[in-house]
Amino acid sequence: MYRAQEFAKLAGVTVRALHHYDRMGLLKARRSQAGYRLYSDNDLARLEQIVALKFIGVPLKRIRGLLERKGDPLDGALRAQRRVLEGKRLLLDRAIAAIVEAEQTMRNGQAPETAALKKIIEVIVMQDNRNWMDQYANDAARAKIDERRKLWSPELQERVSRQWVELIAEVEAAAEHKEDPAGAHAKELASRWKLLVEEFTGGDPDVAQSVKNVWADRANWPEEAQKQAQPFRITPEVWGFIQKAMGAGKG
Amino acid sequence: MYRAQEFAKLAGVTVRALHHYDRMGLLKARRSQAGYRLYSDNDLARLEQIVALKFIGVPLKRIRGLLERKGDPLDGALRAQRRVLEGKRLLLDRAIAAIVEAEQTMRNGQAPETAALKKIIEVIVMQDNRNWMDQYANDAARAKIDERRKLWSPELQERVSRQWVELIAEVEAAAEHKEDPAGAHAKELASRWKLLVEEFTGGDPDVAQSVKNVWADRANWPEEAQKQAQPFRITPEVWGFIQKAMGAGKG
DNA sequence: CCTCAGGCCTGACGCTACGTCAGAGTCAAG
DNA sequence: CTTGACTCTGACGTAGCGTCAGGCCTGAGG
Repeated sequence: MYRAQEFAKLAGVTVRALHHYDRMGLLKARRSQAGYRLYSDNDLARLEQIVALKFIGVPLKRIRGLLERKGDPLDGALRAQRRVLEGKRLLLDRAIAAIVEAEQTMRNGQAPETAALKKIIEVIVMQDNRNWMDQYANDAARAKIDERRKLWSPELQERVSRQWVELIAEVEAAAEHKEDPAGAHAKELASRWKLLVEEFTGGDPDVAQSVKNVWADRANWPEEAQKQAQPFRITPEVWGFIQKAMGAGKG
Repeated sequence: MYRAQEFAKLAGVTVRALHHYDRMGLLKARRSQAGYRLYSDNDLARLEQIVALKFIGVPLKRIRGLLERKGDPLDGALRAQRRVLEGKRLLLDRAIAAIVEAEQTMRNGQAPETAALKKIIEVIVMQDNRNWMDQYANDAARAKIDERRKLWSPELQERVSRQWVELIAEVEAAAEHKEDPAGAHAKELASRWKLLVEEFTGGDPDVAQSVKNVWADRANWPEEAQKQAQPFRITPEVWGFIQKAMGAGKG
């Protein structure tokens, strides 16, 4: 039986954190007659698991669910969490790259401050155009896509990118208004979608399949993982609608 | 003159964000007779700067300060922010590495769940021992330190690491209790500090100087950057105290 | 002139994982 | 019995908005 401070030191957390976990039901303590929290070695084991999951960025509510084994398998959680972290890392790398560019701009130019800030914007937009779809493909497919995209002019890239954004917005609207996925408008959207995928993947069926797999997989991520992830461009609703529209178009 | 929604789309933010910036005085809008917010092209330029700085993770309050040029030079802010982000990236990488190890443990073992979580803890602790000081050294010094540390047994590493932690805690306490930096206790702390630095750097003065530079530099970071950074192990107070103690010991 | 959709406003609460008081009780040692 | 170290329970603060709720404004069509 440990008291709060002693126990907290054992696991490298603060007493206040223990209070927090206690109140939210993540790690409940026994109490002494005076109301002091008392912790056992079993509690220590649990706390260490909590710390481990917290370290990799799993939200406390989800940790509670995981540790209570309500059908939430750990391996899936780890995979999802890894994807979340990799998404964050991508953003971090972009931000750092943008800073580096801005710093160089400041060293070179003589109208430094505003120019440097503009440079950051520029880098963001550029990276966004260059990478905005990469997260949906696996390594092999990404390589092929990159290869292919080298052949495109910046203007073409820009145009295709904008077409995607518009199309996705339209599909989103259609899904939200509960349009008929077998209707004429849906069919038109589906065919535009197919065309863009072909253009994007160069008609390579392997690449197309890879992109499709990742989209479908991502649509099935647990909601909590999605919330932590970067802003979605292709939501499950969009994906579901377009799948139905394609199926309806074919069948 | 743009109204809220239109203006927000121009810069890729939400109307709610504009409200927020308005209220906190970061981007104040003119108002129509009906009380509607009205934005100009000048406002757009400012908003774009805000977005740029926000993208690289600068807190809004600091952005306000930077844009009002109260003696806050942009280049320093960029450097500081880059360090902050690099710190975060280090943590992210460690977390991802921990997940990868845990996943492998799950695939290999047959008592998977608890074993996997233990593995995460293990990786954390190991990385912490291996890296806990690396952040304070530059690349060249880091290489030398790494080289040298390969010669150490894990037990020795563990022992040295623990000695550092203890010593820093003692110095922190001494600084907090405002002990005399020229007193006997302070001198003893200073000599222990010197010994550990020598042990750690292998007596190489270049490495020692590099480590010292980084510590001193970091102690001078703006408070806001420090808050964003990882938990400090060597605080400015600790650093200041030990510097005084060493100076007092010599002079 | 009226209406109705869509845009706009101002509160005000919610979210994450605790930090940080404030006021008050508990425990062990001297 | 005092003192110092520890503990407890509220309750507010943090960053950057998201998300209602309740109500006003505007502009196109009838």
